[in-house]
Amino acid sequence: MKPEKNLAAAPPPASNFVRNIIDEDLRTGKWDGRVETRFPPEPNGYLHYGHAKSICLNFGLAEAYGGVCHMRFDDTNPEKEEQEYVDAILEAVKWLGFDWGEHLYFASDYFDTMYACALSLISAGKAYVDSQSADDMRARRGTLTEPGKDSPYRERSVEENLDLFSRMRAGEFPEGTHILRAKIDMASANINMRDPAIYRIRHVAHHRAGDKWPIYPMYTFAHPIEDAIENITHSVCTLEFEDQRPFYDWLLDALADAGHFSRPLPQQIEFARLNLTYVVLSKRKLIQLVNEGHVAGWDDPRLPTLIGARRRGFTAAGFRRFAERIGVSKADSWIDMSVLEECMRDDLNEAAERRVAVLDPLKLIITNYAEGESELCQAPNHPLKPELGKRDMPFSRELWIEREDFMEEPVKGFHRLYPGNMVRLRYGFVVKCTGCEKDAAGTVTTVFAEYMPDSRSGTPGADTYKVKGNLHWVSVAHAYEAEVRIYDRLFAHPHPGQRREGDAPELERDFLTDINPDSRRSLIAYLEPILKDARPEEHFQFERHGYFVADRIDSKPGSPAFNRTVTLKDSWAKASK
RNA sequence: UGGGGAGUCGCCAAGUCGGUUAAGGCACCGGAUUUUGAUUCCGGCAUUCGAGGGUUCGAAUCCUUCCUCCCCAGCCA
Repeated sequence: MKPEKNLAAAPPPASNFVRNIIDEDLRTGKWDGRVETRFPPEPNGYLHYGHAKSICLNFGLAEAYGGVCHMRFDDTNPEKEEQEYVDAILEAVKWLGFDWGEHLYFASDYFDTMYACALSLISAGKAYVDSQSADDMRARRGTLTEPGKDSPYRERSVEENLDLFSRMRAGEFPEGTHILRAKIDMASANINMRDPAIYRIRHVAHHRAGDKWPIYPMYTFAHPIEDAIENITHSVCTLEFEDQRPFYDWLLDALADAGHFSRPLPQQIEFARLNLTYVVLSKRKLIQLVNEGHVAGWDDPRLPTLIGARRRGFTAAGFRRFAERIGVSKADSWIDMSVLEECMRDDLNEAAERRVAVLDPLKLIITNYAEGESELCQAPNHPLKPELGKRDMPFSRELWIEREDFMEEPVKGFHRLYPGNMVRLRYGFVVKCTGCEKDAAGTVTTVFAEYMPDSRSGTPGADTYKVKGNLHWVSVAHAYEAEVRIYDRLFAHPHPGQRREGDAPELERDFLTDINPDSRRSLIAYLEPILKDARPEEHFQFERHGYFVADRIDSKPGSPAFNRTVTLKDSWAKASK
């Protein structure tokens, strides 16, 4: 076994506090060995990198413990939700490689049960109909440091509450006139326990339930019930819901007392959401980027949406690797974008076949090679996987090479092409540079070289020439000319919009001012002929450049366009800076 | 200033019912291999766990005081 054939092995799953909780539950037999999680997005937008972390966590946990993960839409707010998003979300989760099997659920399918739960809460004296205005409610809620005051409607009788609530349900009241509230403690130090609203009047049709309901449950009320209905064992959510947990437990406890659910009850566990440098993940900002045209749409390869990532050429395996690499904890942390990029390289290094592309062309003429002649050179499709075979690349007198691979006056350490130097044209011949030609402005227009006919790659004695430089090339006469989009980070600053040291006190930075003006470049490049046959979404490594993908939207049969997913690491660029 | 969380190497993150040298990954720095200045391989990389006190034979782990950061006052989720 040759060491250079080693492929990067996926590390074993890291220990984390959620797994510890599950392990403990398994040990005590709390759930009889059952592990059931769920991924519960609201269908009101596109999934982004942050969701990928949550998806990998929830589905990954189920996978690891032989359990199941439910795909559930938290569609309790009819004003913001649409079928279009449901479809896009399902597609994205599937793309990430997860399977919910039969377990596709919608909170809206539980509206009847939720209504029944509300009724029994009222009957138990644990909920009441409040008829204050929203403003009055707010005024009586108190503040972070002062307790709230009871609503004047708080002591309504069970009968009156039942009557009012059923009339709310019947659609008798306009929006905002009444609301159902849990009856807990207006003086609680936890504001979420100050009689939270649980059902509001909304005369709006629901994307799935139609106009069946004039009242809709609040997330706070609905979510624990959804978990209980589905027998979720571990309800994993983000940190901002931590203060909500006492209510989660209060509600389910009350409902278990009323006979709706049996114990043990689902447990809410909170983890820190993903923060990534050089992007924004807030829904509001993403919408702004799309609506104001700073990007081309929700699937713009620069946007941190999953649909954008896919178009960029990021892979599902890369995201899963990323989720594993960053771990799970309760500490707010910032992951550097380079970690995600590195995960994509790790995956693509193994997954992508190699091809050759000249992105910034400079003509190289092999002066001792016959005009009009050409021959085929063989290049391996994957250095780590010889079983993937080789392909032919035509070699001829006139070639395109990369402009940065030639220097008339080389800097120290440069071992590419310069007058007098010998390099190998990868998979082809060794050539010796004999000079160059420049235009009036002093720009190099053509480089000249002589080739060593006995140095052809793969032939006996070819490696008697010892060279340090190894350049890629494409035959001018045979090149496939295509559009290649060079994508870079959307923002030029690790924390878009964040104040920097030295900022004037009154300065407020707009995250848009940190947009990288050079995040997208489109060029016409010279690619090796076989690239003409690339299928949409096929990934390649363009040798010495990086990973690229045939665009899934703009590629036409026989004329694919390519997107740069991520560059290769380049220690020369780093050293020569 | 109320409540809820969090602070372990440049970035993540194990470890937290006290017990020899504080996991691992990424980054970084060396060196080897290499027809990608890529990959791969080998080696290095926290006397120290936000700070100060204390308990103890022994503390990142217990007690205590303090500091910093995040979240909460939607009829959003």
